[in-house]
Amino acid sequence: MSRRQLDRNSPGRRERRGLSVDDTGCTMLHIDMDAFYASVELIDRPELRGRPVIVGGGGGRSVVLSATYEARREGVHSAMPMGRARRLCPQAVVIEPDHQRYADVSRGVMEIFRSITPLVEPLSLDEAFLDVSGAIRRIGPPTLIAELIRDRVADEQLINGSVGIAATKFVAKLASSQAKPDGVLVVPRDQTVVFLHALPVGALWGVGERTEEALRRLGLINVADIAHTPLDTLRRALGAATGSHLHELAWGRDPRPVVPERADKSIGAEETFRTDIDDPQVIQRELLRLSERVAARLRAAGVLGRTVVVKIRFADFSTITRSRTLPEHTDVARVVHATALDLYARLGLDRARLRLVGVRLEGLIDASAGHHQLALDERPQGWREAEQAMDRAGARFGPGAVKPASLVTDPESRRPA
DNA sequence: TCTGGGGTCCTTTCGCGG
DNA sequence: TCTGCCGCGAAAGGACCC
Repeated sequence: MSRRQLDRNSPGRRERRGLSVDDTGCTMLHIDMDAFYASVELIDRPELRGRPVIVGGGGGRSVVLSATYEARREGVHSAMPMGRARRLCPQAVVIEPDHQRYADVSRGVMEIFRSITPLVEPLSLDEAFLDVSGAIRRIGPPTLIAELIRDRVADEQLINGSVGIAATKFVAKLASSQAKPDGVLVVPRDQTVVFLHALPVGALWGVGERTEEALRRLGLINVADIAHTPLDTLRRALGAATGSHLHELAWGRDPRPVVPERADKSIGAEETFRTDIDDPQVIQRELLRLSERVAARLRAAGVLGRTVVVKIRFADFSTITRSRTLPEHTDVARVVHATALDLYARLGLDRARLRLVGVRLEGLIDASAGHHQLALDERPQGWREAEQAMDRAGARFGPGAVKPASLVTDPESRRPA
């Protein structure tokens, strides 16, 4: 289908939104794919177009990852428990997520962005900031660049995206959310404050449920209210950093530049059990599986981590973490697992019912900067090589081809010790 | 209604060294 | 030598985002 059939490009559209189209100095673009996961699924299943489609796990404790606008009309939105979504929209088609596929489409979309400017900062698979100041002379004004990008994404990747254009990052992001679906919105420089002040406080990036409630208690409903509240009051109520930050944003001040290629700060894995678990052996085995997964991802990314964090969520959803910083950075699952096991053991949980466990590594550094010296104990190095061999086997024969004996569950292949 | 999994950032508390 | 203060890193929790 050609995107020309859509009237999104009619010149009247932007005027209908009550803003002129003076995009001078508006070099920040925020581009956001519409209902991304669901849209990708519709590429392969065009017969579902026009129907409510929900992407999410079918199982008991999953949530909605993405929903088409037909499903959203019934009240479905992302992060909603699947059970509730099905009740709200029983006629919806539910599709299991295929993250590999979304990552592939995302790569294609990001490549289009990078053909416009190297200043691309991806925020997730489906959205990115672009600083197009260097592309204007070559291509044209920001509005034209936005339309060009939208056309190319639609033609080459077969999905729609919306674009916000503004002088700063966070206003561009707000603009793109208002442009949805399949639209463009320019917030001219000299209308930034007017645009912002009309919005509810919850529209601001970083204001979630809790902060919104705290602001409401102060009687602050709109961004204009924040702007006209003394800085000290905000800082007392919300903390110094958040208070100052919001006050700046409320006046449209946001000097943050587009930063391409920022390095990861942590890598982790976690899993919610299908039903709550109180068997320590099951939990220890899960910690092993998660440690393997995290360590493999560290090695794949070429980084080492130093602080091991274990996360525990109890049946009542309360959550705790315990962490330990190791003497040396590592990417060895044995080391991660041993640390995780000890952190878990020290909790002395005594068959408490757990809903989730997780393992995360923080304090990441580049692997080439890492193992400069061998530890006194040579074993981790030996394990490291063994695990690298497992990585290679996994690459040849598929993930999970080789794993620790305690994770082999098929009785046919399990051997007595 | 009953809450995933991947993250980032901020705040508070505490121990330590000087 | 004791105390207060400061800075710092680690640990823990929590809010938030997609």
